[in-house]
Amino acid sequence: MNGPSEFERRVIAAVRRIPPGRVATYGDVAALAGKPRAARAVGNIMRTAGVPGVPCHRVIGAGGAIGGFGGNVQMKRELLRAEGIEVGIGRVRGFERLRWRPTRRA
DNA sequence: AATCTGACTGTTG
DNA sequence: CCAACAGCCAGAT
Repeated sequence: MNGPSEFERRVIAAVRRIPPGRVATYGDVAALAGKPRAARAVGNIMRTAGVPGVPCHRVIGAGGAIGGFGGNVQMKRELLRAEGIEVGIGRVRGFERLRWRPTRRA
C-alpha cells in the first residue's frame, strides 16, 4: 500500500500550517505545494484525505466559495465563525459564498 | 494505458 | 450580479 504521495504530503503540510483565524484558498495551498494550477487536485485530496488535525475547514474557494465539507457546509461555516471570521450568505456558481475576502497568498 | 471524476479558477454571456 | 463554458491537475477506476 502506497503511502501518501509527495504532493499530497505537501498539501497536507501546507493546510496544517494555516494559523487559526486565517484561511487560504485551494489555489494558495496548491501554490504552497508547488503546483499553483493544481487547486482542483488539492480539493480532491481534501475530500479523500480527511486526516484529523488538518484544519481543512480553513481552506476555501478563491471567490469565497465555501466548497464542501462532507456536505456539512453549515458546520464548516460555523467553524470559521468560531475562529472570528464572520461570514455572509451569497451565491457563487451555485455554491455558498463567504462575505469576507480571502487573503490570496498565505 | 485510457477514461472519469471533482471540496477549483478565470473568462464570457 | 449570476449562470454557463472551458482549461488544468492529481488521484481513482
